[in-house]
Amino acid sequence: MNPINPSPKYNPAEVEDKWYAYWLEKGFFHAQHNSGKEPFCIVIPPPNVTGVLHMGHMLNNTIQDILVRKARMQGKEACWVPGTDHASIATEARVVGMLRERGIKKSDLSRDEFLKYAWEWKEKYGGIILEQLKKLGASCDWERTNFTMDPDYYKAVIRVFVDLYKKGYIYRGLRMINWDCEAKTALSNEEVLYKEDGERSILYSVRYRINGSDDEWVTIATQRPETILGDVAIAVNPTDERYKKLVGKKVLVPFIHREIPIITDDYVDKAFGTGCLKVTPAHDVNDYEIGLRHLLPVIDTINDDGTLNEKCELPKFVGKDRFAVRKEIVKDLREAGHLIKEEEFITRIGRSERTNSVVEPKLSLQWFVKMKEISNTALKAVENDEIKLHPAKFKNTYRHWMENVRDWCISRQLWWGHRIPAYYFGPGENDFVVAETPVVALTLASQKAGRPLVETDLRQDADVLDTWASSWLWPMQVFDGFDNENFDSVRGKIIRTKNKDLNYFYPTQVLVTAPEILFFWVARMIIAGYEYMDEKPFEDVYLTGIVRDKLGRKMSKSLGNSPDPLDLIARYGADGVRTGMLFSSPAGNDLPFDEKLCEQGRNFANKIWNAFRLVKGWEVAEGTIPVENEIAIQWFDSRFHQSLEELNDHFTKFRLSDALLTVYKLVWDDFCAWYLEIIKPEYRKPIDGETYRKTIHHFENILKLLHPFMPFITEELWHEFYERKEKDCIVVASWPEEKGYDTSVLNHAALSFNVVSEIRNLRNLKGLSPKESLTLYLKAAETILDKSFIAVIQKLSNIHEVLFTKNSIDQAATFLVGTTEFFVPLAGKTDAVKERETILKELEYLQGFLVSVEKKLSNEKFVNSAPPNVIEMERKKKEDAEVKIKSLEENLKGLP
RNA sequence: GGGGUCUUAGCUCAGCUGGUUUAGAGCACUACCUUGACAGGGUAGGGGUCGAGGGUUCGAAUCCCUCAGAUCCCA
Repeated sequence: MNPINPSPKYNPAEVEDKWYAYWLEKGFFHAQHNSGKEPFCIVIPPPNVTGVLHMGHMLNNTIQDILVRKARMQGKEACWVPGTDHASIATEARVVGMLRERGIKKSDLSRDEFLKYAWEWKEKYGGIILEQLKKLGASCDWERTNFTMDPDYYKAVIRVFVDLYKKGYIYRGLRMINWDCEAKTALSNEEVLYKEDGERSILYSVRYRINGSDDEWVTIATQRPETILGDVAIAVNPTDERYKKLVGKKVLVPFIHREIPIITDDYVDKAFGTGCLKVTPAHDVNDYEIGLRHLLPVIDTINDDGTLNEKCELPKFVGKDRFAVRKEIVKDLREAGHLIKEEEFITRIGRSERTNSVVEPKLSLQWFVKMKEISNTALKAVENDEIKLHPAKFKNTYRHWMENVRDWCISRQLWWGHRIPAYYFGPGENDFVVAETPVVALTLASQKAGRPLVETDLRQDADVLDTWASSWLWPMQVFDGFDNENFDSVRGKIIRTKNKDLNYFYPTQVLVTAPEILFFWVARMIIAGYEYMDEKPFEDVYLTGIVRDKLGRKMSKSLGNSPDPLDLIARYGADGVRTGMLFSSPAGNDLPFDEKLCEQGRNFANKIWNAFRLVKGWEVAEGTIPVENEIAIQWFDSRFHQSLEELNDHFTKFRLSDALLTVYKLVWDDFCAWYLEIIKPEYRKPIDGETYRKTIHHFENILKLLHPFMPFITEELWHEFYERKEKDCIVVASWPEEKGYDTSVLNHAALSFNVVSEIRNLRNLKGLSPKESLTLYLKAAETILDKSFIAVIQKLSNIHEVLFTKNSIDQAATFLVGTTEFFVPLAGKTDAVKERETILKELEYLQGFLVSVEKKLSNEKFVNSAPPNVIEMERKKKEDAEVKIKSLEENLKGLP
């Protein structure tokens, strides 16, 4: 062996950082609008600015990197735009937590003071995640890094709010929201958590006296007796015979004797509780809707902090917490004879993700985006495949959501985020203006108020915008789409031709993201894209699965079941982890993560490494090329192009696991197990120059196909074969062109390899050493295989002589490949009993098979109605089976 | 409660508009081999009545219905 041959184990740690730095230094990841090439752009789903890399990011970003690297090699101007999201709720919660640890309460700080802390926090931890992505090999254009609260981005978000307001899409309205009484903030639905098995609660049956009667009662069931002071009606199902005669009568709310009607509503479930529902519009979503239907008043008895207010009409409860009041009022109800029954039951209780306090449904003035009209085009775009979802099954989900889209509540009671540009100048409901700057607001407000106002007369809305109300602009604003020069504020459109980057890169090609944010983010980006660019933001959406642990749980920090990605990279190499994740992640399916996959990835890298060591270790001597090498080179060329075609096809269909598997098999099976074994010179013998050069050429081609998946090892090996020029790197090498392949060579090779397998199998069965040379007979015409393939068979299965025969050979082991019979004479080594067993077993299978085929063919209906090619195929099957059976039977006769 | 998706070998999945063998792959498993690129290797093998039950059809893993289970989204 050549003395320069390095370690039999590939060491990723030694090469990864080196190459990443080199790629950056040469600027390979930077893309420009004037390259003259076809653009290929992906915008990253921006991770939370203060987040750290988890397994979901690993999968998601590996996929993006694979797509970007392949496009770059295909000669496209590949641009992967990175960045981070300010993630208002998550980040604010972390800052609040950090301050709490330092003994500082948010409520003691002014808005500006709090934001100062928040920015400090962001500066300290922001962007860690982007550094981690570099370890993975992510080939992002770092010069284009964006943050959703960068000054320009901030402006864009505000500009869009103002624009949508002007267009009439934004309005202010009452809405039942999820309220966190502890954090005193509204929560989005996804921030409300429910315990999996529900929680224990008590269902109280409370009776209300019918007005005007002495002892006539209606009994309702409730879990929240403290809200009865806000009751405005009792509802029953209209089909409920039990209560028909009571409808229209009035009852009295206990203690406060408010007179409320008994009404009917379909919502009421006859079977639940008593079948009578108390209606409290201020404190329950469904009750609120019933209230709307029946024009009932709303009596809000609970304050922002969860205490009761004076509207409950009972001074003893005012200022007391809702749960304390529940206890007291239950006691009072019991004593007053109103409480009929208490029973435990399991129910779903919503709790705040942040504070774990029970979520209070609360009516509140919020800002909304009207969604129906603005989302029409976005619905159609996916319907008619203008934007393709992968896998397509998500089209149904998307359609259903878009057809039933609800208005989007975009205000959040937080400080970290884009502050809503609404300015109030008076006490009236409409005493406000919406403007991009306080200066403009002042002018507008003065006009609206009809009197000159000064700056101090204006009060800006305290709330910030939902995070998605900034990230939905991502594909446009990462290219500064909303800058002054590009944005036509009269029409409310981006003038794309004024912005070269945007004009060139938009629409982007692929978006890679998780299905759970299909609506929150993907759909809204589509909506915004059509609204401002009159064009989709991306061509294809690849939806990844959720990375789960072995127990099927989502990997999360709180569960502590997620391995540390950087630790995995340290142990298996970035290439190993990348391929490991991809081995088992078909689009749209969850990925049950197992470290064994990374191990498999690492083993693959090692296999490639050792193939390199083998080739690199050969001494080269010019001389004639052996026939088997010649055919092997030819065969591998065909096999390579066949795989390339398959690989490209998988890529266009976004079947990346399959794509990886195609390359994996090409490398492991075809290149290492067959090709290298055929051309491998005898121990310590040199290889001929022609074979050596062609082999390196094949190797280089293989490395190219591997590069998107395994960027580091391929770059390392790329430079091991030759001294290369400064910018001759595989990261920018050209992706191989498809060309035809010789199917006849492929077929002959397949036949030869089958024969080799059969002989190896034979050796296994007979306990013959691979070193023992054998003779092979073919009962076939000599034209069946040409000499070079016979040489291949001889070399790979240690056959010293191949002979053609017209008759069966006695005292020989036999096998079939296709319909051709092969014999290996084994005088004295055959075991007639075993032989018979083997043949009988195969005969049994073939006869069973034949019966099933014959059954089909003898079915008149089948012969009459099946298409001719199908019938022809069945006939062929039958013939083949018969030929095989015949020859097996003959062999059986030949046995002693 | 409404809607979606899924159920194929021990595990993870292919199987596209029904018909190329009596269902494939990777991993795992079993046996054997191995001083000569790689034991993180090689060769071979075992393993599934395609969730259950109906139906359509000459023919169903594939289309339709019912049921069961898993999972996600919306309320």
